Amino acid sequence: MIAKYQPSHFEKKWIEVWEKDKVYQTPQITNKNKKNKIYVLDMFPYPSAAGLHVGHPRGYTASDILARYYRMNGWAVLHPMGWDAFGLPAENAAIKAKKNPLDMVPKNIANFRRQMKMLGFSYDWQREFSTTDPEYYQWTQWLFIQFFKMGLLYKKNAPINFCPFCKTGLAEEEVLADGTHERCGNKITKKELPQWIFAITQYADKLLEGLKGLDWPEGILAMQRNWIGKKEGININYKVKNSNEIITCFTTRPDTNFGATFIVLAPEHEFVKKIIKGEIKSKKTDVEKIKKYVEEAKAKTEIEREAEGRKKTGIFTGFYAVNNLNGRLLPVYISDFVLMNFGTGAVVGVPGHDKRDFEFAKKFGLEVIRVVKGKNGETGPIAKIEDVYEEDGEIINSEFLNGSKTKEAILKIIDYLEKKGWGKRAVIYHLRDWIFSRQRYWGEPIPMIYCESCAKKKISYWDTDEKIKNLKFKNKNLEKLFGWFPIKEQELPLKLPYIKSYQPTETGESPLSKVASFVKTTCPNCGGPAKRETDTMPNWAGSCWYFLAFPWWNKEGNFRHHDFSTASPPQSGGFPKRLSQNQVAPLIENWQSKIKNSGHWLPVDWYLGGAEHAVLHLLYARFWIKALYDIGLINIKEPFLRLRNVGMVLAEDHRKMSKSFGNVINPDEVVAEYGADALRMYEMFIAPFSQEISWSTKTLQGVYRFLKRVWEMYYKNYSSDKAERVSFKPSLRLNNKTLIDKLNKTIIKVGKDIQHIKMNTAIAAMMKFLNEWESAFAKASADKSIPSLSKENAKKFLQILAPFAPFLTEEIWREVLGEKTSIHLSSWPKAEEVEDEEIVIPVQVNGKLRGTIKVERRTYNVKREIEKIALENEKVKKYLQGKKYKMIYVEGKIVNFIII
RNA sequence: GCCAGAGUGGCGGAACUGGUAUACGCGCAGGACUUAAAAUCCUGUGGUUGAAUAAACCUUGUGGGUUCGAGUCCCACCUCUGGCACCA
Repeated sequence: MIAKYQPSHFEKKWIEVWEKDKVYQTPQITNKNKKNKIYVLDMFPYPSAAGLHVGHPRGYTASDILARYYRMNGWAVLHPMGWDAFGLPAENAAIKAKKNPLDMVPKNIANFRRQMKMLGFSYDWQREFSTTDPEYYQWTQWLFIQFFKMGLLYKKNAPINFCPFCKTGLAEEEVLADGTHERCGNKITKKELPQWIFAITQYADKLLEGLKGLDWPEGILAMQRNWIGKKEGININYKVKNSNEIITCFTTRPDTNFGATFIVLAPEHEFVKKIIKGEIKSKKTDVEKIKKYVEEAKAKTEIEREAEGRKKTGIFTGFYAVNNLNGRLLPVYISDFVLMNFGTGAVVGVPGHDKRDFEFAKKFGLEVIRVVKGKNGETGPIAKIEDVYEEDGEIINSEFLNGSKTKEAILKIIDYLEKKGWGKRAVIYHLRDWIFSRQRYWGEPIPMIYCESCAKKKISYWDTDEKIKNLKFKNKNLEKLFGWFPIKEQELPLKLPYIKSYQPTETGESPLSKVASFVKTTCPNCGGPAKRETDTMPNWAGSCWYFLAFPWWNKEGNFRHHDFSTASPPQSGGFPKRLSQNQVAPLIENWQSKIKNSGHWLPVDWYLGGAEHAVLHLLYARFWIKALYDIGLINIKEPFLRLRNVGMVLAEDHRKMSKSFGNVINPDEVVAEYGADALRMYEMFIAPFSQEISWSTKTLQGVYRFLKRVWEMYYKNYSSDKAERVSFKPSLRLNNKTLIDKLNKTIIKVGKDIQHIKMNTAIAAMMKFLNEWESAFAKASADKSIPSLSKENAKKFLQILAPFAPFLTEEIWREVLGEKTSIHLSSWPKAEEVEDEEIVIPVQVNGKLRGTIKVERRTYNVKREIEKIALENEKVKKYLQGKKYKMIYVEGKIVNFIII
């Protein structure tokens, strides 16, 4: 009988053969054939101790099918894999396991790599790296230095989450929604620490503009747009009575400004600070009460502020500001609903046309004025919150604006205010600058040195570097950077020292600050004693540019810009001794030659991964690329041309897979039972790629049955072993024409579907074809008629299945069909779209289907002929008998008789 | 509240620029093989009425509209999922 389909008998064998024969090696390409390149990239994983989740292979299989499809179609394909291994989860897992992440991470990576090979992914493993490899992160650090030099980084105090009970700094992810620490359950607080901050807001406009040319899911584009949140409006200045102060408020609705009745400041506002310091005062000011209110507001976490149900609290400053438009005096309040880091930290209250302002006005007994007609033309007073009208409308009670519609009135008043010098057009963004420091061990050390003596002399880096003449961006925070210098590039990589105690510290500072041998250094400028920065980079850093490295990366060497073996072994601090300047080529030249030699792979053509990275990772990576473009280190403006999101894989019970629920599916076990091909195809078949799915073992079994039937079909038809083959008379070994037509259609359909990542329908089409092939075969065996397919045609079906099921198809290709080279190096079969000679056209009467007719190709376009054939249909005849009708015919599509 | 996505058989889902709704898979029912079970194969399978493989009607979250014709386009609404949220 036929040999049984047992994937475990041959899958391992092919993994080894493919590796030995370098089947998936990236081809060399030159500038000449770069048009035929395709760069297929997965969002690289975070290698956790648990190993691959069954969700991972869903995205990786789709990208693998794409890569294999393009390879078979003659494209030069780059399809690499690496590891995003710095960051919090590894550090926390290591703390829990009482191990150093430096020891743990390589083990996790080894397991991930083994599982990926097991699943037959066609990565070029020659290009593998981890963001934690010093050979890689020396570049991450070098790029940081370039960004510093161009003025994109500054240092500023910013609050971090801190758990007073555990005495440790926390990341956002470790704080639960109720403001407690996920591990100990205590309330967290904020702690101010100096942090490196990326001026990403300088790129807000470019990041917004760049979205226009991208082939990304509409939803992700919208989320990025909203995240950047560009708003155009005006900053209006209000003079404060009995003082020399001016308060500036940003607004997008200056058309309602005649209805302004108060002003509210954020507790952190400069004006408030002056009051507390006693620099300004009025008779009505109660400094003690204000102090108390501000302190309470600051003590509250954002989460607590929300928990209070948004009840408006606030306090009067004792001051009034003047609205230049009508001379009205606006009492100035302080309230915590106004945020210092949005707009100007001051809001002008228009309670008639803003619900939040209305609530505040009611609470403090402030006047409410209507300046826009309501939806139904209401002009009366606004007494209830339901009356507050926030939409556009016709302006009233506003002197020269009366009668104008909102849009027109906005332009009018902005021009007016600017002309009078009372305001200035302004654009603000929701996007904030990016806090880049982490007070954690497991990240790239930030390659900066602080020299107190240079700082005292007010020397900044830019005073010391002759080459930096034309700074593209004026660094507004220069005074904060006196005494800060990047390390000399011969010192790169600045290695993360191997230390025993790497847990977060009681002070909230980085654990590296406790390592004296790391901290102590000399100033690159004056040579005196200096201190290293001890913060590390966030886990985003490594993923911001990894796709630039794959094109040039080669595990076997030729990567390092200098030979570390010539340097002294790591000192206790774990970083190499300085090399003298003439030992090493400058990194900039090294970088430029790498980009020159491999840059034609860029940008990434296909980028596949989860939608959870909709904003952060994708925005940060785009930002780095735009900045690198601006300083000439790269010649692309966007990193990822096409983005597609893979849906989550839930457990069979529709919950997330979790050890505590006991519903985790382990890919190793699935492969052991059903084989890698079945797992791959199952994950592609179950639903559209971007959709969330729940695991279904039944569906997996259905796919397994399909693969088994493929296996048997080839043995029955083409096995060299006569006992396994069903024999036909030689005279009958002809092709079945209708079956070949169907095969050709299937080839075309599968090719198209792959390019649109519609793997589920591609598989359905192949299943359908197998059904047809089987019944043709069964019929032929029974009545000795024309058997199914010639070997040549049968090969084609195997080839289109190959990207989906690489193991099974290779086994049949070589062992049954006797081919000498891998099916994965063969060319995608050619198929021409054949038009059927006969076509079935549905016939409707009054829009209801009453029958179908068969029409020959040559009569498609003869309406009269169609009508004749349609009327021969018994059922159609019945409905039309003795009736007057009008006929609609859409060529080759449908006939519709309308009874008049 | 705002932004985005989605509602189709018993279930996962299919349907090109509006043109035979329910492809493919699962499940279920009946049958074959078997001492029996599993596996495998064959047949059937949206709903209602019906003896029917006769016929008719209904059916893509709900209610309207456009059209010869709507799962697909337009308007209003409901539900679910994800993200953001006192954003001036």
